[in-house]
Amino acid sequence: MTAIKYMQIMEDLKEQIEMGALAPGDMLPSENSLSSRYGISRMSARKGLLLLAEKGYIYSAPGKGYFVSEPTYSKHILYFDETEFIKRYVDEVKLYRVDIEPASEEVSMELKIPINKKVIVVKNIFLADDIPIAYDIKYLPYDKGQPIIEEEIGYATFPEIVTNQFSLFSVKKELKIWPEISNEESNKLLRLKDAHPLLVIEQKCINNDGKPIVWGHMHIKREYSKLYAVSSL
Amino acid sequence: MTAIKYMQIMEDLKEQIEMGALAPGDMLPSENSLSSRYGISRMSARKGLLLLAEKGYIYSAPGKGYFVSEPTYSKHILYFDETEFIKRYVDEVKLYRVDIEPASEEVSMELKIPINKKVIVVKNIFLADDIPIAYDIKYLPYDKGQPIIEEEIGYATFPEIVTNQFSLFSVKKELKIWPEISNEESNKLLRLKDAHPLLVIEQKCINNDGKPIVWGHMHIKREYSKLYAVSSL
DNA sequence: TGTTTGTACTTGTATATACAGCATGATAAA
DNA sequence: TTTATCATGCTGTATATACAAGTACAAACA
Repeated sequence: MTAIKYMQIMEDLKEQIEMGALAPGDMLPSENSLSSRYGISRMSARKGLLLLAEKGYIYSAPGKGYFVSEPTYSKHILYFDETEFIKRYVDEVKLYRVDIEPASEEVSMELKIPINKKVIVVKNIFLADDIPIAYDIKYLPYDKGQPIIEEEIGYATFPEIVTNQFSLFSVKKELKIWPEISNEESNKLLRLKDAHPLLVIEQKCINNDGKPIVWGHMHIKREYSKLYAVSSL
Repeated sequence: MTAIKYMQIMEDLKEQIEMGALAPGDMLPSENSLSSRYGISRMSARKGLLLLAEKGYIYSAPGKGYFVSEPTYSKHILYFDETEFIKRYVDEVKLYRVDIEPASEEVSMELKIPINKKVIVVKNIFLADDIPIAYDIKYLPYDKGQPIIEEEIGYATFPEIVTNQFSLFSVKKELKIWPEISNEESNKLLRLKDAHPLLVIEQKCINNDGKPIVWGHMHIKREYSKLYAVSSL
């Protein structure tokens, strides 16, 4: 019942696709045919089709027409952000250690810097009601750019670290996620006695030119580590 | 160096945003001003702006103008799909059990059906080199629609189950993810002796009208459960 | 037979115009 | 002073037109 004409086109076609009247691979009516059928201009019909294409329902092939997409089902939108995590659960972020160390093989690979090159290592512990619920370790290259004050780094989240030097718009972030059982180190940092399930979230921020800016991983107690994601087509 | 004019607009503005010349909250030049400055029509300038808005860099406020977005940093695209998981690791999917049971409190809540109403319970074990690497449990309401043959259900992934009754386009999927330590049941199903880290991925498929179609969870051994996600702005 | 050409259809780009609707600040009226 | 009105600039929608470029197929040619 939308008064807006291209929305009408969009919804009509979407309904046909959802109902199965138009199956994946099927060709849709052309812009011109929709235009004359609905008594609207070609551009309005086109906009309706383009909207549907944006949403992933259909795709266009120049010179051929519009076709119903093959639905994927594998793409989801995952919401995870240190800032959000902190706002939700954490009362206090405690700076545990700041060190300058030579890069290990793993760190040098992740940050794409020579082995043994100096890196800043920051360890934070996240507390809720004075009880540790997570900790994280961040590695930053220590050479380029301005010298960094320890205190600033200590409490900084990934976005904050990055915005010191770059525009957030030019930065990508990659996540890796896996389960783990607490080991000696994590038992100590999280004040655990027995084996406890942890979720590890590895984060890497990469600049426009492909250079890693920060790399690190966060170890979160099971009770605070449920992630949510929804399909995005 | 694009010959296409609205692409030129888009890239020029995008560069200014990435460089920081235009900061979050700043107003962009209006459609008309871009139009006259570049010597192009308003519609072409507009299309450049709309492209940038689609990507999330800017947003428009009717009657006011276009503004640079506040970069979130919390949205990521996560790729997970049973089908992909199976193709990657699994040699054989073994149907472990199919039962018809009254819905427990949890199941009735998740599937939004009355408690004790009959549900189909399907348990599968995923094998690689004859070694179990994961198992999953699926719950389906048992009343509506056509009767389902056990063998079909047994090997069906979530998308397959859903497409039997619905169009994939009309279905949403929600994921929840958390770590766990193997318990008695999982030790038995996965042939483990000691405590082992598992990743649990809960999946729920929901129809257009909000009715859950399938609900279940997959328990994956640590070695096969690394998830990847990338920021999507 | 095999190749080329032409034609008709498709989407993609670009422009010009018009009006509706929102936001804001200046102006006029109460 | 306070309130109402208006003008202006903004985005949103809709239309008409034009040409470029890709695709498919039939007709004409060698």
